[in-house]
Amino acid sequence: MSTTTRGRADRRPSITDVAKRAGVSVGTVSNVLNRPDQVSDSTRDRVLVAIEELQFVRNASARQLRAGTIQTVGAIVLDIANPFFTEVARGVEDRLAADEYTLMLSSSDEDPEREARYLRLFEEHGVQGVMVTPSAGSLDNLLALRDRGIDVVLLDTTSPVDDISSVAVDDVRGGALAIEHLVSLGHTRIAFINGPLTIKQCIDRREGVLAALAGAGLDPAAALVEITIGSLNAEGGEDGINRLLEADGDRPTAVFCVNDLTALGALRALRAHGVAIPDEMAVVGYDDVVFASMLTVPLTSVRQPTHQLGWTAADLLLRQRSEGATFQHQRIQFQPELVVRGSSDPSA
Amino acid sequence: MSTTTRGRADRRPSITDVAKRAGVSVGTVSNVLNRPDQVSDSTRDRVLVAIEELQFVRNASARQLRAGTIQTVGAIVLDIANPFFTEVARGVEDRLAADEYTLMLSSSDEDPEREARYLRLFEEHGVQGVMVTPSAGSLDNLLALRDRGIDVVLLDTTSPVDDISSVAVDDVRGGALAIEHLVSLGHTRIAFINGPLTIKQCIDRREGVLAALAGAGLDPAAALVEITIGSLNAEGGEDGINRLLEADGDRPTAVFCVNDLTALGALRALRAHGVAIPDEMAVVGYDDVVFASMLTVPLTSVRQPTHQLGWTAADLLLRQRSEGATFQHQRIQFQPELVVRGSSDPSA
DNA sequence: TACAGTGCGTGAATCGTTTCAACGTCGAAT
DNA sequence: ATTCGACGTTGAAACGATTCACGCACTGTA
Repeated sequence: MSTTTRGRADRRPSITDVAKRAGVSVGTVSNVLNRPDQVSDSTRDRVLVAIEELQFVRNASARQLRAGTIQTVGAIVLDIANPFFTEVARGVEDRLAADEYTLMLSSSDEDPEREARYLRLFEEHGVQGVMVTPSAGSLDNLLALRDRGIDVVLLDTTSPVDDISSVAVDDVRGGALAIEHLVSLGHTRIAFINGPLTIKQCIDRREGVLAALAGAGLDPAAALVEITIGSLNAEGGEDGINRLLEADGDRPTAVFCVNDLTALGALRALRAHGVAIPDEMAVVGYDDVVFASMLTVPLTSVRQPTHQLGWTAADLLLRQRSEGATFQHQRIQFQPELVVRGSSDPSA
Repeated sequence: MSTTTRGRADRRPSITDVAKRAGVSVGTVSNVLNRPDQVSDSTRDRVLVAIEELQFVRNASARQLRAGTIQTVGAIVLDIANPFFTEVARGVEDRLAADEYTLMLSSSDEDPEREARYLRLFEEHGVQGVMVTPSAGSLDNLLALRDRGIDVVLLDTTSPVDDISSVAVDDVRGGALAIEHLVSLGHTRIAFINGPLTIKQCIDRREGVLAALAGAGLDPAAALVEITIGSLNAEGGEDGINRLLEADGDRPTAVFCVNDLTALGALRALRAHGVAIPDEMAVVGYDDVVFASMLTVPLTSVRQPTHQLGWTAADLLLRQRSEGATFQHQRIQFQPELVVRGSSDPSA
């Protein structure tokens, strides 16, 4: 008994099954699939009928094994739930689509181990390149990857080495913008809710913070309260504020949060504690995500060109691939922009 | 000349290269990789050294080709930039991790063609199952997939057929909750900014809307202004409000948006037009995403158990796989919950 | 001394696709 | 009548890992 529909238990049909059914060789089936114009009409039709009848679907593993490579690149971002990164990813996809590449997207959740695991997974699958927002200080993994022939572009962080390209936004400047703004409003004691200093963005924004304080003639020891949180999201922000308000000593009059999700949590915690914004506590975030302007107290934030960031990183990666040895590694850096709103400036 | 580091141009080392270098057979290398205890210490060490020296990385395609299957399932959601779906995905991942499955996540962007493309991609890669939030009315693709031995679970939509499981939230009830609330506040002319009726959630919430109106003795023809937008995001919401305000006739006093992203855009547009919320226009959203409570005007919304939704869908898929033919398909449905805030009720 | 048992290691077959040299056929050109 | 190229098709090799029946060497026992 044989019917055109298969039961679940059957193994999925291969090109050989199709060839048998159509009465041709496997090479011909492959030609129908890949070079249809080199096959006569009648043969092609017979093969297509067989494909339809058997519900044949190509086996990607076999194709890749033979081809040795796939038109795919991987990307690892810090937090896929952060709108900043989804916007960046959209930019990446848009550039990749133009060259018919596909994207494997993962989130390291700021965990270097997860990052390493995904890198290995990508490599085992034979991606041509990766875009990474590193979650750890060390680039060893990435350098090794590059040495094994997989192109690497750093995403949203400036490359510390000459032979790996990067696309970033000037985080030092961004951090400084936030603090300069707060200082100009008269704040002289400012909290900085920051992530772990293994993350480059956190290091850089902090450097900008310190530079801006120094530029204003303020002593960080007195003017700055640093709070380090575990993850750069709303929970982290709430945690940061709770610790800030519990602490002894002079309470700061302003807080700069390392990103908008963190600021969102901070705002929530501040409200829960009945702290008036911006009168008792000014708040500045970072990223200017889609909802920043729509909050109870519209959030002052540092805006970054997200889509362009992702697009450019993908562009660099693809060009690096196509240009080969002649490619010049580069560090592209965009400039951030401060958007002042009510969470810091009542008159805004 | 031979060194331990390879130039970029070299082909990546295979298990055969490792075997040669270690002076053993390929079978032994495979044993070291997969059954290390069946190999003598000295041989194992030699192989491990060779692996290290050559920087050998397994070829996933070859493994899969031989194994025939991978511990992977795919998921396709409507919009990966929507916090609702990232929370659902997190739930999926958490359940999959327990069984050491990995997730391939994609966004159809509500485009049936994209959805079909990803389904095919998943199938070619040999995933064991897929979770899908369908973007089109037809389930033909999914039924065919199921017939080819790939398990299917519908995500965030109730299955219309008996032989495909689904995990959903009662969208009819959710839509009704929103309207009952608005009616109880005295609104008798209500706008409904909804997505295309190819999307099940849109159909169901609309059905709830109509049921609630009927239940309140209101004639939809007079009480309801329906506006259909192209995509369920902030841009769609802005567009919806712009069209609503431009329209002739009685302006509604309330608007129900099909989700919170849409509501966010609606709020933005309303503010731009200087419409007071909730006095001139009450607003209700859907999903209760993380920032809903933190908006300028805190958003009344219909809350859903996101994490649980994803977790349960993955659980159903894995159980379906392990239980085989004895598995009973089921339609799991959670109940939504209305969260009243200032965007609809000034006293909230 | 022979034999069974055990522990390690071997090497060929296998998965499904792509590629390519080679082949047969036919019509056109010489 | 022969040669030639074009066209369509074939069939085997190759990709890299896994598996498994088998072989070899050694130990302990009869």
